[in-house]
Amino acid sequence: MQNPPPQFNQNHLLAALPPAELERLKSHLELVHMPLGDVLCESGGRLSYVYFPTSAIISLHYILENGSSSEVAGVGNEGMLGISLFMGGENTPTWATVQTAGYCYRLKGPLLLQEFNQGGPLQRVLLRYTQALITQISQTAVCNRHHTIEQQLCRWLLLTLDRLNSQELVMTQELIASMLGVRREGITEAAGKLQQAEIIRYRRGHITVLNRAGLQGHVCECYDVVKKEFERLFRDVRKS
Amino acid sequence: MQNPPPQFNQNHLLAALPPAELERLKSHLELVHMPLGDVLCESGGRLSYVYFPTSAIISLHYILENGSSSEVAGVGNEGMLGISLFMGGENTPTWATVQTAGYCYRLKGPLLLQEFNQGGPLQRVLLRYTQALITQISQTAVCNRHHTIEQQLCRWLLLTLDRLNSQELVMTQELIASMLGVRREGITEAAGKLQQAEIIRYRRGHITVLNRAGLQGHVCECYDVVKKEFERLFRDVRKS
DNA sequence: CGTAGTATGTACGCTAGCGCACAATACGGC
DNA sequence: GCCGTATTGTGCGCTAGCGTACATACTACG
Repeated sequence: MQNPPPQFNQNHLLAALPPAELERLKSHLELVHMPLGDVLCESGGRLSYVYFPTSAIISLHYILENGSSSEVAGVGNEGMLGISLFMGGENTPTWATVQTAGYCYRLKGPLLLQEFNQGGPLQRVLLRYTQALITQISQTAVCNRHHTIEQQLCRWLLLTLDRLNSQELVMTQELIASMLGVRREGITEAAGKLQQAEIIRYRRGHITVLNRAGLQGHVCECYDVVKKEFERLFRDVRKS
Repeated sequence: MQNPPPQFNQNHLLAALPPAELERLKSHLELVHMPLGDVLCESGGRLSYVYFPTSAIISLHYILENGSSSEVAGVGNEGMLGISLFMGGENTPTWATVQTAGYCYRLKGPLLLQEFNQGGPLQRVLLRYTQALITQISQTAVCNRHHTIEQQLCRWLLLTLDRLNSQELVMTQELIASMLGVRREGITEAAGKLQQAEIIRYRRGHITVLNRAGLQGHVCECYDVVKKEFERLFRDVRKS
């Protein structure tokens, strides 16, 4: 049922470390499976570990007083959960829940902090990632303001697709709606259009992308901005 | 016309540094006046300096392909402009323009980077600020999705007010609209309501806040979240 | 193989905010 | 003191998305 066991380098941040650095960390990196819906961190809660996803996807989101919610960013194999541990605040008002079940490597918080404070390549990688995350959150803010549900759905699907090896996401419309902070019916409608255009097919919690280029034709610019910024920052990190 | 000359400690980040550290930087900190509308950084552009506002306010915003725009965060005397210089990306897709004329201290980019890489108190302060900025951007994203123009206007006014000494903002409705990413008429309407409630008064580009508590009665929770997070992060930084 | 429960489809009235057009006002410069 | 321009006020019709309600259909599990 599960895919083959994950490798360290399936996480882009770990993969970006110099071999010697990674080698040093390996004995502390613990592989864990994260079930769908698991809450890793509530608003203001403290993380004991930082997580480097390989196949799992974690959603960073807010829950408002009136109960409505919105994702501000996702974290997959391109990133990590737990930046507040080295940024100094120890926690954030954000929730973190598992949006797609899968594996992560985790590292004890104090250990990460110690490594970060050495100021070596790990610090450089983590700070770059943090900047990329800021771009992602910013773009979410703008997208929320200016783009249609259909465009946002395409953005979200593409970003999620990029974090998976497969073309199929296990994901109900209800869940997508709560990520985007819109009504479930809004997703039904937008997804219906995409299905009619034979871009996706779905059945009860399984969405299959038939035509990735089609999604890119319906998406807003926000997807590209985020994508290119991640590429730029990690192209550079290898150089430096 | 201008207020008395700014002190270093009018910027909260500079004020949070240990005296010895600040003393060392002082000779490199250059006081500059920033006129309204000045563009400090375009999307992808590189900053030569980082800026620590004392009385100026800088807006971080995006401009979309279709010309519409949105602020993702503001930077006043509580913060700094130019985090990408030490985060490692050197630039961002964000624009930075002067939203309220006033003074900043600026520091040459390479010099800041050198200081940052010492790993001392300056690094700690800047990383904390970056985390607070992430919270601000995230909250903007959520607020854009879920709250009314009136609520957002109140949030924006309160945040701006906190960065000024005065109760009067020099600011057209057109400009506020482009910050929030809404129509100018939307601001006219929301501001009209606040004026009727005698919470604000305005005349051609000058908004005077008559009743701050009134604003707090109309604002959404987002203001408090951002405010408290800044307080928390800087309470801690003094301790550590 | 049947059924309970979850997931999706659809419909309808409602509201916030948009886009546009144009009127009315106030300020700054001469 | 007057005029031109920038700013604000107002009034449409329009659309996207909301809230609600309920119908349908899948699939997992007994």
